Amino acid sequence: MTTIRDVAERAGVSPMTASRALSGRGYASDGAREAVRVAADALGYRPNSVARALVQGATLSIGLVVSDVENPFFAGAARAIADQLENHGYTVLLTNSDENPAREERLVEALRNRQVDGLIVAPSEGTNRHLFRAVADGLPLVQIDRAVRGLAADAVLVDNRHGAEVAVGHLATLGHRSIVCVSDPSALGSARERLAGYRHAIRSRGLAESVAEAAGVTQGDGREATARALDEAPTAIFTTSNFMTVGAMHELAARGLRIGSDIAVIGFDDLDWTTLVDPPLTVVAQPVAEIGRTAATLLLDRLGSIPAAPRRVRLKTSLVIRRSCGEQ
Amino acid sequence: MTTIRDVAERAGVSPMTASRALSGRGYASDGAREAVRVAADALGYRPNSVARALVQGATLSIGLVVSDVENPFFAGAARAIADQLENHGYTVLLTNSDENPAREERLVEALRNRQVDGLIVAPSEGTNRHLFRAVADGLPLVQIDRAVRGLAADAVLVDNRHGAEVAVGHLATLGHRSIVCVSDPSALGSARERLAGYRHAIRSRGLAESVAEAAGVTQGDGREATARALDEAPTAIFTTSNFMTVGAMHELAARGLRIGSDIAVIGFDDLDWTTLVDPPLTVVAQPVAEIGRTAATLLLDRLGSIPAAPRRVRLKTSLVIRRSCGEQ
DNA sequence: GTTTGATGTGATAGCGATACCATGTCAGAT
DNA sequence: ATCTGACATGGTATCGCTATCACATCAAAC
Repeated sequence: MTTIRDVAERAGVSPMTASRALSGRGYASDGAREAVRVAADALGYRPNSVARALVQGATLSIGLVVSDVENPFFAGAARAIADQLENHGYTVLLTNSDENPAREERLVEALRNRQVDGLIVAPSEGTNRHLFRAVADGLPLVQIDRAVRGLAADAVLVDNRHGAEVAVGHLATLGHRSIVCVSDPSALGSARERLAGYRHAIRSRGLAESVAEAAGVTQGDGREATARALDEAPTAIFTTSNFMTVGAMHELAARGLRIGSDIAVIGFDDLDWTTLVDPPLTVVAQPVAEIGRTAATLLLDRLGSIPAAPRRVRLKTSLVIRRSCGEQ
Repeated sequence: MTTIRDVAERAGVSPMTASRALSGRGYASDGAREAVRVAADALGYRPNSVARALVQGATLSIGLVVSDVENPFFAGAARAIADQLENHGYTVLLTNSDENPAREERLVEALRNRQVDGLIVAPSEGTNRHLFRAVADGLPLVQIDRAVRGLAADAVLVDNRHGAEVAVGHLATLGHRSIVCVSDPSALGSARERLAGYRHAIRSRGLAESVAEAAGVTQGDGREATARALDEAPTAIFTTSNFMTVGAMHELAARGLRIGSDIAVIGFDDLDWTTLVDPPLTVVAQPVAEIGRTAATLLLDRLGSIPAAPRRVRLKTSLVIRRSCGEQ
């Protein structure tokens, strides 16, 4: 490996001068600058960030842990985060916890051992010891999508509860009285909030609540839960995530139920395909890119200045009305 | 920060003994092991991988650069790669080049500076100097989805050409004579191959070829290309990627053309929603997880042993026949 | 009783980069 | 002629860890 010593030697200067010439910090004559540049080019010099990190105590890397890269919601947020942080000179290292607390802990520890300057995490359910430790150690940390109870760290969330209420309200306004909720496992914070929104909306209208909670977060689980939900012979279904929505639609199709006429459907998350199905789906859309940008901004604030009180940002969802609830 | 010195001091041993006790390599008495463990626990010791990497010259990290995390194809492959490599003790650092050669170069350089032990890259179009450099420097490198011409590195590809041929063949068998191809920009290797497959299939049957090449890789670009393609009043459309498919379907819907009856559609990539639309889409499916697993395996081979000749693995696509081409 | 080899421990020397300080030159100010 | 401060350079120490070697100890083998 070519080191800065090799470059310095070739350029006829000391390693220190080479270091200054390359980094542009501190004094270096034009001649030295040029000689070092030429030598570095000739040798194909590549600065060893590991050595630099060791002496400077900073890596210019940010660790990002999402709970499912295959979920378009997280993929979109991750992308927005990376875009913004890269503009500020950071490299974002994305990892996937797969909704597995043990794996999340391993990843957080691995990233911390690698001395990332900050962390953005979509926490999965569990004890989250590692997150409390990180905060206690003063590592800048931003949570997205879900916030761990009692953790003094920034968080970017969406108004899940309100989003669900609006969705159910929409259904009620259209005259639906028997509205079931196909929910992700309520262990998940976001699902819990959406469920709470559903419950509140149902009760405040004096309707009967009916919840089918899925065993897991996959579309298979969603389909199975939908099958149970249909026992109630509801006129409308509200699903708490895109995977639940896909599962529900599969089950409805299998039973020959026509969306929009036989049964109304309203789902959480707006994706490419929601306008491709017939009828196009009415959904609660999350501001995916904005979540990412906000998380990045909060982290940059924390990286750049003295610690402040944890901030919690709650972004608005929006009801996108299409035609899956019999709307005209 | 707690260092191994602190741990050693507290345990009443030398740093070397602490290092051996913690790593389990070399001799250490049971007593020393226990004392060090207790001290490390008490202090919340976290080994500094940066320092370790500096002295050992290895980081147990693998850099992964995909061209679009928001594309389910890459998200799926990334997930499979991470799953497999983590089983072997590596941490996978995923980054997103966003189909931008300059950004890809930045990311590869950043990962190399961070001393990753290996690299898996979905190369975007460009000169790819950085990849040639990496290979020249002996860094284990595996390409996925696309292979850079002349680059002596492993690659995991799919039989794009054959997949396209089979798709067009299917359409021809169903009696279609006017089959247009809505293609991603042909600068992309995979799109080029799929296009070649389309052309070959069309010509070998004596049909007229008609290609609408999109200006970019988004669904908006796909829709615009589809609009042009429809000028030919074709009876069938073949699209070269999932985004093109989404774009095409939007345009068809806007024009009130009914898939399966008015016009046949066959797309590349099989996703969740392809069975949700009406009629369900006939598609060329790629073995996403297998691509990831294979790439990981190739990389592990290279990490574990002496350099061998570059290997190129081409995996089979499969035609999933549903009902978007008027099939029964 | 010496040899041998397994076991256990610590001192020292780096890994590659930069922080810090010391030194030196030289133009302009006094 | 001396002083000042900007500019320029290099020596040394150090970041946290582990490779390497030197040195013990002790049981079994001869």
